[in-house]
Amino acid sequence: MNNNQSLPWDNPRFWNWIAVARACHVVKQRLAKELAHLNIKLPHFDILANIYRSEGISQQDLAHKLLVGRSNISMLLPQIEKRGLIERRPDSEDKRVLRLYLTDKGRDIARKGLDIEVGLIEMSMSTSTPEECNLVGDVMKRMIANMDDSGD
Amino acid sequence: MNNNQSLPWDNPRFWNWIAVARACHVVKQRLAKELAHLNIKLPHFDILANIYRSEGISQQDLAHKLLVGRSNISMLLPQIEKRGLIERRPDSEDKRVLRLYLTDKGRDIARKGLDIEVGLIEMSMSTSTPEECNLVGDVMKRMIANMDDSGD
DNA sequence: CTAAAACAGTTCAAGCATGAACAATATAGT
DNA sequence: ACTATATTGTTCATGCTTGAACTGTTTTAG
Repeated sequence: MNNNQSLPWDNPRFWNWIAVARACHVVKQRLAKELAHLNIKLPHFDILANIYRSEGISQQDLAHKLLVGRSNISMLLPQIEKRGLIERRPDSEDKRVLRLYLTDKGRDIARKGLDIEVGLIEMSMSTSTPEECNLVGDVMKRMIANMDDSGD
Repeated sequence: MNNNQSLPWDNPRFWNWIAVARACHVVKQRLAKELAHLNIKLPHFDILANIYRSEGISQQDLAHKLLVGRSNISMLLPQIEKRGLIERRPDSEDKRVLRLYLTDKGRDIARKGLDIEVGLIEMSMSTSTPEECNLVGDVMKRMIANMDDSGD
């Protein structure tokens, strides 16, 4: 029987990855809770934050950055637009694309939300040195590259 | 104006965390795609894998391990049960709790799915040394601890 | 012993995310 | 110019996830 040759419970890489997934989950839940004070949901905030960084981005590119489908963006944007946080303006050269801009109100929420997010990250990473954090980032980028290469 | 004193774009910890979140997202999407070959969805597999490791676990404890609400488990389990992958048996001492067990069919899928997951993790982490991976795990565990301590 | 509190599991309504099918526009190849 | 192909955004049905309200059981306190 192949009963325990490859049991993941003995595999350090497996447990290290589980720790990554759990940390990710916990941080997201906590961020969502703190963003409630700004009266904004996490998915909406992610969109605002990305437009804040890349004003005039198209919906397609936004979806790509957030790693979600276009349909997702297409369903969330009208809600944010109705709240007066963003504007959608058609591209002058390509009538297919809509470009996204923040209103002053949207920019304010994006900025405050980012302050919360950065505060959370710095707090949780405060017990690790900058070198350690950079190494974590490097390993993650390598993982993403390895996933892109093979199979997809 | 407070226009750029605390802009996250200049904060290394911020970008390192974004890399973590993206890696997490990518691995999950990829795992879901590969699990499709076993005809099982990621949320269902997560449950099977945890019962596989802790046969006889209660729904409460399972929810806690997976970092999800009890209602979530409560809605997914009947589906998996109907497919004949698990059994729910009442605890003999406490009539409130249901204990979860895999059927042979469920155990088979759990094992094959875990093989896929471990393969994916090892592949994506293959370009990092075991020491680097362990450091990543340590930093993540510290982050989780820091989140638990404060504020929640 | 009994009332109050805590706990395990369920149900429900709401919101997020996905992929497939679709409309409108742009690009290429002939 | 003209057809075929690709691209952008939308819509729809489906499924996951959540939090609140609910049932039934156990524990705790008076």
